[in-house]
Amino acid sequence: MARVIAEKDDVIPMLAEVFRTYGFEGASLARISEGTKLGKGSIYHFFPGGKEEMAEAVLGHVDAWFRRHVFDPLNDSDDAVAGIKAMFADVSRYFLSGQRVCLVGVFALGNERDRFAVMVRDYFAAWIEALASALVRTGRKPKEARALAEEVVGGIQGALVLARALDSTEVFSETLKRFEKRLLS
Amino acid sequence: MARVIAEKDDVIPMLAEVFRTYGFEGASLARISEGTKLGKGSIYHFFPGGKEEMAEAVLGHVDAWFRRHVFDPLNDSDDAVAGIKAMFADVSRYFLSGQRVCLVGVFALGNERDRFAVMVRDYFAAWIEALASALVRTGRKPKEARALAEEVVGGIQGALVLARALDSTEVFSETLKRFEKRLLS
DNA sequence: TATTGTCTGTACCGAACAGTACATTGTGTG
DNA sequence: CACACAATGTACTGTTCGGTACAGACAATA
Repeated sequence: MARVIAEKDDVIPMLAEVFRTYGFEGASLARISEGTKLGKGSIYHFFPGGKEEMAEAVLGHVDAWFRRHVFDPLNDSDDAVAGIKAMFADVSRYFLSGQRVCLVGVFALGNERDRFAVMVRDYFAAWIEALASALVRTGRKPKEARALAEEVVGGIQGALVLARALDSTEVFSETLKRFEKRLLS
Repeated sequence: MARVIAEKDDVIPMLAEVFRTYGFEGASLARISEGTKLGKGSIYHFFPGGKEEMAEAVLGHVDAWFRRHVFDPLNDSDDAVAGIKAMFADVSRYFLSGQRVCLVGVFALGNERDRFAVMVRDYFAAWIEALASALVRTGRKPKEARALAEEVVGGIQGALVLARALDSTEVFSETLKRFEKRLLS
């Protein structure tokens, strides 16, 4: 039977979409199977630990993406302003202008938070620290930078909630625009 | 058997806590039964429509609370500044300084959004409009007031996400304080 | 005290749930 | 070409799911 087409790395993004859409509790194996086009056999072959392992893999994947595309440029870029601009552009793309939800945010609000507490906390902590460090390099004082970073990272999460609730990508895009202006002036 | 202690109105807040904790999908009848101290018989006596009706009742209850304690004072109060101050105080109390999650926000992020789209949208729309109207009465221009209101309502939702993720009530309280200062100066 | 109607526990239903077992198949390596 | 093993579909497990049916129990009325 085996067709050996699927690689684990190809499966994870599809898996992520299922968890994003239905949450951890709502991500049944039927939905996962449908969303990944994989049978139960294959799913448990890749993730013997079941849903728990799948969720961990997905969280790790999201974390890695943000680390690579957002956090590292914020931390390391010589041009802090460019790093911040890139953050807003990547965030807008990643969340499809507010149509796509933040998986880590969903996990943070649900009761699955406790199960994945470390990964959830680290994701947001890393984001805030990275942004704060970039803001310091634009000339802000550490304390002010930290507060601003918290405000922006939280504001992005809130904008996702609002965009979904009001069914309006505009709310999300406007929020990003407003934050970018505030940080870079 | 019947003990006739439970009134429907007494059940709804407990029900709300279950939905808040586990989300719509995660709120199984077993958890609902445990959280309300009611057997299946009683639950379906009060809510013949099942989980759907329960969720609607809970959303209605939340909406009524905010309307009464937050939206109406914002809209009607002679003293707009006092209304805004009261909003922050009530929000802080209601969400237990960030330890308690916003049920409507959780629904907005989940796939249950579509099922309760109208109630979810109306809740946030009413909040934003009420806050904007109060801001106009403090002397802001309508467009500026509207943008500020969106920023604050979204920011509060984001602060709830962040507070849960970082396990820090401080993040939430600081956010409220910051917003209050910004609106009233 | 008899009656009425609201409330409640229990037993039950079929469907869906997460997870297991395993025989079968395809593919890369020798 | 043959071997080994990764990949897969299917059938199955026991459990939990949302929901129904209903008889019994209570409080209020008369």
